[in-house]
Amino acid sequence: MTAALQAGVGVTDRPGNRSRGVSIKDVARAADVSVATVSNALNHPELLSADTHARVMRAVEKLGYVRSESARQLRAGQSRMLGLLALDMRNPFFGGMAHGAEQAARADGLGVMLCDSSQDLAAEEFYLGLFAEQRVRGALVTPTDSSATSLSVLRRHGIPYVFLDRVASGDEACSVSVDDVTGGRLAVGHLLEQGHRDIAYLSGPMSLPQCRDRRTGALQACDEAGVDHDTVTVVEAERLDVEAGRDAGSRLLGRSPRPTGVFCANDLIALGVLQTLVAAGVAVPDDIALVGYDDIDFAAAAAVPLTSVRQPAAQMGATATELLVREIAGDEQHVHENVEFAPELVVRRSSITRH
Amino acid sequence: MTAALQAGVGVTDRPGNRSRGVSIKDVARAADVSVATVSNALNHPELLSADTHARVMRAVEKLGYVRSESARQLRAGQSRMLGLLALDMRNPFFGGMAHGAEQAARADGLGVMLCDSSQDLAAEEFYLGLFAEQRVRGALVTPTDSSATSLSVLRRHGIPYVFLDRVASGDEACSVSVDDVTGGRLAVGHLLEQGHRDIAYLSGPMSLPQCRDRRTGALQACDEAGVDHDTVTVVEAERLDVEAGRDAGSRLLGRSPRPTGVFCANDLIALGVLQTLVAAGVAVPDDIALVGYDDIDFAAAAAVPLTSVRQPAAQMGATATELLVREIAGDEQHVHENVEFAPELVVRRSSITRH
DNA sequence: CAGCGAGATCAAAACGATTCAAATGGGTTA
DNA sequence: TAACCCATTTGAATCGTTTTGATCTCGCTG
Repeated sequence: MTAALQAGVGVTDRPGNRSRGVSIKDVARAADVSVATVSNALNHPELLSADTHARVMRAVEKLGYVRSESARQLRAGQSRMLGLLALDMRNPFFGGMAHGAEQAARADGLGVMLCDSSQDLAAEEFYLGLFAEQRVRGALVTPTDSSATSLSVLRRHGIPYVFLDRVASGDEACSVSVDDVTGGRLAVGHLLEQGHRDIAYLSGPMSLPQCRDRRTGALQACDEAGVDHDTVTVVEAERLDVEAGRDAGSRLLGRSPRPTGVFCANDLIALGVLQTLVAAGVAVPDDIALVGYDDIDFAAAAAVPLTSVRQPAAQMGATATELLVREIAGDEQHVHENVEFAPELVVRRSSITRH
Repeated sequence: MTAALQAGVGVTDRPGNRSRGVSIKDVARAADVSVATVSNALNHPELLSADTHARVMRAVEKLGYVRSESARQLRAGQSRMLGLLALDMRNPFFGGMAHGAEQAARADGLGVMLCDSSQDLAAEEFYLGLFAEQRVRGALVTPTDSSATSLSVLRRHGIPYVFLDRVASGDEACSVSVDDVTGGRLAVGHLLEQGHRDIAYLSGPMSLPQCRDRRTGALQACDEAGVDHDTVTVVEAERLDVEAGRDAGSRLLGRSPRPTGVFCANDLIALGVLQTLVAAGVAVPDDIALVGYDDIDFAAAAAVPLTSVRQPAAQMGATATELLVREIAGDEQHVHENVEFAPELVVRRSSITRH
């Protein structure tokens, strides 16, 4: 097990060189009381006489004292931070989740440490190690790999965690997710309703359960409509971003017969595909109908407004945080809970066929 | 209260799990050495015999020991974290900056604490306070208010900071910015070149220097083209997001005479405006030409591909981090530096008038 | 006046790591 | 044999806070 943070930056070879800030001792001296009294003034004001309290606060103010979280943490054995590990912060969907989580955490006086694994296992392990070193109070995690062995670091340290945008297997943890199977079914069901029979699913990495579930839903929809599974083209993009979408789009154009109804694993992929199609002179929705996933703000503003499956990103982040906080503060018999939101199809022009 | 919190954690805990994690003492006991030796094994392996080192590492592995960053920090007097405070993480531009900063920091063995002030002063102060409590090694800040008095918390604690996407006034700090005046000039200059004479600037909050500078540049361009200042319509959106853009767009439509060339303070606003215009049946670029700012990924994928002023987001984040690291590790006579990137106009269909 | 409880304050002991000076032990040299 | 050296290892101090019991000072009751 390597330390998450290696020595890198000019480590102080000469301790005592750098000025340590104002400490509780300085405040105590200035207010002419003991350090215990200063601590009480800040944490249990009701124990002090109004006079002493005021005197201490004046000294705090005057010296600009800010308590050291590390010392407080060391004593308390835990921090006031949550860790949030997302797949890709540049995806507005995760940005929205992070935002919701941050708001909810702040309401409980907790900070959030935001990290971006970039769907990279090494980065994921780095950050989970960081969470452990920091002894974060809890973690919100969207794991990269389905096995999620990297979470053992958290378990060993008794750090509770909640899965974000991922269903917990068994009763390992709480989780907040969206029913991706239904989401996929809605998307492809809609394409089928529009009369399309040559369906493609443009997936992200199949190692992600989200991508697998959306495929499952897509195939289910085909079953229900009596369309043969095997006619469904599946293209797997390497990552879930716009660039990978552009790539996947050109691969799609090479296929024959060319699908007429395309369901993309998320909006970034869909927007990338859209760019490729537009550049290639393929008309959307007339030649190819397109459905995305997440309904990020930009879907509605796309070249052709994008039909998408909406997930309540901010609400998911907030709910996950609430579950986590409840687990942290909760009594012994905490039972893991899986909150599942329903996806919602938002139809826009990219999928509406005119006849 | 704290005791209750500690008790709540361990549903999945095996018996024998203590509420506090494995400490260096446990490792020392398991490896039959002193704590000092364990510490050395981890931080100065060259001091130990190969045999002892191996024995200690085996114990570390077996117990799943992860050192407590708070204890280490307390002793060291500073942490291995940088703080990054951005205006809005849901804006892909800031996402890109954060990503660049994170990469650069990780290369130096530093972690980054990402925070989102949501352009809210209270949130900004909360997070800066958090940075101080955490004794972060340094901070990357895009302040909400122009006065930036909230930064005094950092100054008092000798925490170095670098301005991100904001020029430092005087020699207060290093900064990484883009020449927004030039950016504004490029944008509006381009609109004027296309023959537009009724120009509008769709700004975000004027409290943001970015918004003010872009306006300055816009007016400069008018001067140079001999167009009167006063004919420029200025609409101020409350926030810099898509929704605010939609609002601003409908306000714009009410104006008469209606401007034909519109420069938006950022791409989110522009995309919002674009949605409103399209919905209202106003043709872009024929009725109204549109220019955005930031050149986020989605600009190219917009309903009408969006002309935009590109800023190198990731590079800005990385550069800022490098400046900060240099200041942290640097010698006494550190001189603050302002790295200014040049904006670049990327012309797409939204601004090209056909005649 | 002795006794007592309440209110206010404090001294000292943690917490978990790092570091420095000192101790240990084995080998070499004078 | 004594003196010294080098490589290892360690005890103890330290960082800034919170918390726990102890102390001290009142004012009140019996």
